Amino acid sequence: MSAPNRNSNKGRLFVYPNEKRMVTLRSIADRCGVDVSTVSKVIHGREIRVGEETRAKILAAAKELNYRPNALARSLRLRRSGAIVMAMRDTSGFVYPEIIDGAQDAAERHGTCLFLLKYSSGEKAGPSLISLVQEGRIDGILWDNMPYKSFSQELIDAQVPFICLNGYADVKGQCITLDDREGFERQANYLADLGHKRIGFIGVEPQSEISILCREAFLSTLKARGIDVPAKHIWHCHFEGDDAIRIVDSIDGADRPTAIASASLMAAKRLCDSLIRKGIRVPEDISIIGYHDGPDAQWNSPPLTTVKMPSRSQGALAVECLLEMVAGGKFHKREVADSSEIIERESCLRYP
Amino acid sequence: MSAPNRNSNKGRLFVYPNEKRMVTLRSIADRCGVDVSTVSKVIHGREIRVGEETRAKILAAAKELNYRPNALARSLRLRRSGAIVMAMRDTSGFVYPEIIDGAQDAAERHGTCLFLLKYSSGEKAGPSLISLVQEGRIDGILWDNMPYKSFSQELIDAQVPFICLNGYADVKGQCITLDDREGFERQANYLADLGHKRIGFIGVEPQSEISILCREAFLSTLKARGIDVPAKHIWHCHFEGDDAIRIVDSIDGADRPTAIASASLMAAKRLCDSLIRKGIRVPEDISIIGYHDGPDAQWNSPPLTTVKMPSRSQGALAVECLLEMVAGGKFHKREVADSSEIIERESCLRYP
DNA sequence: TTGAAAGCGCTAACAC
DNA sequence: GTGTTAGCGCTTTCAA
Repeated sequence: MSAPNRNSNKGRLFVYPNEKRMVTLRSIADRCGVDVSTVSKVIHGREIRVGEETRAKILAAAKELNYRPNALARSLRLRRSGAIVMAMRDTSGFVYPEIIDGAQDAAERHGTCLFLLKYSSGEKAGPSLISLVQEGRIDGILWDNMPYKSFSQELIDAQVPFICLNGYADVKGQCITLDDREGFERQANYLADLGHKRIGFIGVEPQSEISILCREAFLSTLKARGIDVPAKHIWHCHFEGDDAIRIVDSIDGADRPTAIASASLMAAKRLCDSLIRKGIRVPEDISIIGYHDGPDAQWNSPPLTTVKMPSRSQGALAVECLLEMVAGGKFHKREVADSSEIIERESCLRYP
Repeated sequence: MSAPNRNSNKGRLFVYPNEKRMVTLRSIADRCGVDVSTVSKVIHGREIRVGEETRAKILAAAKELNYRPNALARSLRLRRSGAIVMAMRDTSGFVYPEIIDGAQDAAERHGTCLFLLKYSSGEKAGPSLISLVQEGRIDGILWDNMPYKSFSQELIDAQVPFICLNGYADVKGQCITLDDREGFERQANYLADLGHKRIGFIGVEPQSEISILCREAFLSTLKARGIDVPAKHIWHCHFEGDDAIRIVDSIDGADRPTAIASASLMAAKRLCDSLIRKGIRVPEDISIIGYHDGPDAQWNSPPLTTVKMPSRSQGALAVECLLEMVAGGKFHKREVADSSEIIERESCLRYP
C-alpha cells in the first residue's frame, strides 16, 4: 500500500555533513501513503484538486511531525528567496525605528522575511550587497541612503530590485519618500497658530537639496501668514561639533525669536541643552519644535513637541513597492497616504 | 567537442517565473567544454586534482561571465545556509553598535552572512525565529536578550544553535558576555584616583541580577580604598520617567557627592541634564562618569567621560562561538580577551 | 585528471 | 484526484 521509501539509504553515495533528520515532504508522503507532489499541493499549492480525506490526513501528519518546509529548496525551485533586506549605513543614529516596524509588518503580511543589514561605508559595500541578490539569497534591497553617488545606476544595471527611502540622493526616482513639504508647512503653521511672530529655523545642511526644500517649505508658509524670518535667525546644525552653542550665543539680542523650529530632532535636543545651560528657559522663554518623532523626544527635558512623520506607512509602502518589482513589475511611484501630525509635549508655549 | 547543452530548452516542461538567465556552473562548463563537476571543483572545492590548464580556462570563463554561485543551491546541498542572524528587540536604543561591527567582521572573515533582525516582543517572536532556522534560512542566532524567560530551553529543544550576549537572563550558560565586574571596578578606581571621596552611584534596576553584580563590584572597590557610599547616595534610574529629576532633588545637601557614577549612559545623560537645569555644574560641582561608550556620549554637553567596554571583541567572539556550534561543535565558553578602558572627556574633574 | 551519476527538498505541467 | 516526471544549481563519490 505505502509508497516505497526512497529515503531508505540504500547505498547512499555519501553521508551528508551535519546529518540531522529533517521532516520533509517525503516523510509526510510516506506516512500517508501518497506522493510528495500531493503533499506539496496540500501544504502550499493553491490548487483545490485534492480529496478532502487525503488533505486532512496530510495536514494531520504535517502537524504531528512538526513539518517545516525547507525554504532553501523552495526558493531554489521558485527562483525567489522570499527575503528582502533593509540596508543601512548606521545602526546607532538609526533610520527611524518606525520605518522598520512598518516595513516588517508589510513584509510579514506578504510572507516575506525582512532582514536588516549594516553596510560599511567603504567601496566594497555596494558590490557585496549586489552579490547577495545575485547569489539568490535576497530578492531586493531597501536603502536608507545610497552608499555612494551613482550607485543606483549600478543597481539598475545589475537588475537588482531596490527602493530608496530618501529621494534626495541620486536614485533615479526609485524612492518612497515622506512628504517633507507638508511636514514643514505643518511645523510652521503650528508655531504661527500659537501666536509666535519672531521665529527661527535650524536646518541640517545649508546646501543639500532636501535641506533647501524643507527650509523653503517652512519659510514660505510663514511668509504667507505675514511672518518674515530674518536671515540671522536661520541656522544650520550638524550632528557633531558645537553648532548649537554658537547658535545660542548668536541669538541673545532683544529681538531674539520666541520660537525655534528645527529640521532634526537631534538639533532640537542640542539646542535645548545649550539654551538651558545659558539660562534661557524652554519653553517659557523660547519654544522649540523638532522634526520627526522618536523615543529621544519624550526623554528630553523638557519633552519635545515634534512633527511626527508617517514613517511607519512609508516603510510599509516601500516594502510593497519593492515586492511588486521583485515579482517582475516595474517601479510604480506611489505617495505615502498618511500625513504628518504634531505631537504636543512640553517644549512649546502659546505666545504671548 | 563541446558537451551537449542541457540548458537548451528542448521541450521544457514549464517556464519559470521571473525568467532571467543566470550564469551557472553549467554555463561555464559548456563554454569550456568540461563537466559541471570539474567547474565546481575549481570554483569551490579545495581539491587540487584539476589540470592547470583546465583550471585557468575555467577561472577565466567564470570571471568573464561574472559568475555568481547560487547560494541557495549550495546551501541546499550542503545543508547549511551560511547566514546567521543577530536578533534584537529594539532598534533605537540599540545593542551597542560596536557589537554589531565586531560580529560583522568576524562573520565576514568566516564567509558567513550576518543579518540583523528585529523581533517583536510578543509571544510569537520566539517560534518565528526558530522557524527561520528550521526552514534552513539561517544557521544560528545571536540574541541581545531572550524574548522571554525560559526561551533558551525552547531553543535547545529545537536544536537551534544560539548564543546570548547577555548572560544574566536565563540562558543556560550559552552566552558571551562582557566582564562587567572589571568594568565597574575600573569605574570606581577612576573616580577614587581623581581624589573623590564622596561618591554616588546610579544603577539601572534595583533587583536584577546584573544590576546587583555591577553595584557590588563598584561599591566593594571603593570600600577597599576606604570610601563608603551611603545608602542615600545609591539610586536607580529608569529610561523612562523622571527618576533623574528626583535624584537631583534628593542630593542637594551639604554632603552631596562630588562625583556620581552611572551604570548606564542614558542615566548619566539624563542626570547631567537635570543637574544643569538645577544650576549645578558638571563637572565643576559634580563629576559624572557613564558606563559603555557610544556616539551619544560625545554629543552630550559636556561630553561624557565613560567606561568603554570591549563590545567589538564581544561581538566577534560571539560569532565565532556560534559558528563552531553550527559546525556541530558544543558550546565552549570563552572569555572576551580585551578589557575595558576609560574614555576621558569633559565630565570628570580632579577633586579637590 | 576528468566525467557520470545521484540527490539535497521542493514545485508544476501533464498524464492517468 | 493523484502520481509521474523533470529539474532548480550545486557538491561529492566513484568509476573511467
